[in-house]
Amino acid sequence: MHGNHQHAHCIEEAITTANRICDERGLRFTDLRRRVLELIWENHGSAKAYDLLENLGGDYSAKPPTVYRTLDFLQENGLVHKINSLNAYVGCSHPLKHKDCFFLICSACNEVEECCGSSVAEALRSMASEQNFRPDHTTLEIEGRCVDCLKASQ
Amino acid sequence: MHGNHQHAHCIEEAITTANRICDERGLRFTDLRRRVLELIWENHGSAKAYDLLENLGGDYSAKPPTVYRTLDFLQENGLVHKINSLNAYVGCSHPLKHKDCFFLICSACNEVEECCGSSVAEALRSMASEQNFRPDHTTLEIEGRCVDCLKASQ
DNA sequence: TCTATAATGTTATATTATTACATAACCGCA
DNA sequence: TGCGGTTATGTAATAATATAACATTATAGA
Repeated sequence: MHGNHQHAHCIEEAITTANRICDERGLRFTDLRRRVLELIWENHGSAKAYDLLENLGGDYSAKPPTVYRTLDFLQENGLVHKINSLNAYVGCSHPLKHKDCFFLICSACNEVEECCGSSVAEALRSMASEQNFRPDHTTLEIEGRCVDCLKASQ
Repeated sequence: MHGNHQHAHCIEEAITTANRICDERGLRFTDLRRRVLELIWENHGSAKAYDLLENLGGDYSAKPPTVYRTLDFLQENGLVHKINSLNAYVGCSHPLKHKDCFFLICSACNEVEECCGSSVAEALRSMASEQNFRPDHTTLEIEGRCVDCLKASQ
């Protein structure tokens, strides 16, 4: 994720996908929602609610409920995730296909990578079933160093 | 965990263990620290910082820093864990042996069970190594229904 | 155009947590 | 025993995160 990539493309893709999903569901992808999603996607890190608030500026007389409602909408529709351990929000890198996802959070560059499926989900499922626990929602956030930052620090 | 168990024993054991750990480390298990740990262990749910604050009462003129500092101490020494998805704190059910633990949180009875080791930890390790990610700390919190609440709702 | 609904604005406040500095308790040692 | 450094706690102020309740505006469909 580090280094040069045409990040404008990431943003554009996220917006296009969001647009499509809202269309399919008969939901309105309003200016405000688009703007907040763009801000969240400004980089591959996580965004804090009050920073989004500040950066809305302009036409948007942004008060907290404005941004929290928008975040709720985006979360409900799988377009962003909340990172509980950071009280921050990241764009979902593959809406609609994000069951059992988890997050690798680099404490050096602050980038957050969303991961899905894999053997981790399977291990969680079988653990829960052994315990006779019926999971509704899983928070799995792993903080550490990403490969690029590990390389860079050598 | 539900139903009848001599919970006083849980509290007592937690306090005794904490005492021993502090002794071994040359740390002071002060009245305040003991009192906060007791309050956290008052049940098998999680405790909110400001509730602890209220319940300290008495001799302790409790202001927020008092309780947050105490929680920090208890966390640093593995005696309590923070549940990020709840902004709440639980007693550690096996201090010193709590690497790679995770939490099953019942949304019906609010009890939190701490689980350790197992294949989940292994799956996480191998996933991280595949991604060349070096984990420092993992937040794994699973919210759902525990076996007793599932039974009870049938 | 009218109307119902959804979205956003606005004010106030709740909840969670930290900073910074003052005081007190404790521990080792002269 | 008392001195002095360190650790722990007290206190005031405020920062950071989030929600409740109600007013207004925009939108889509009849």
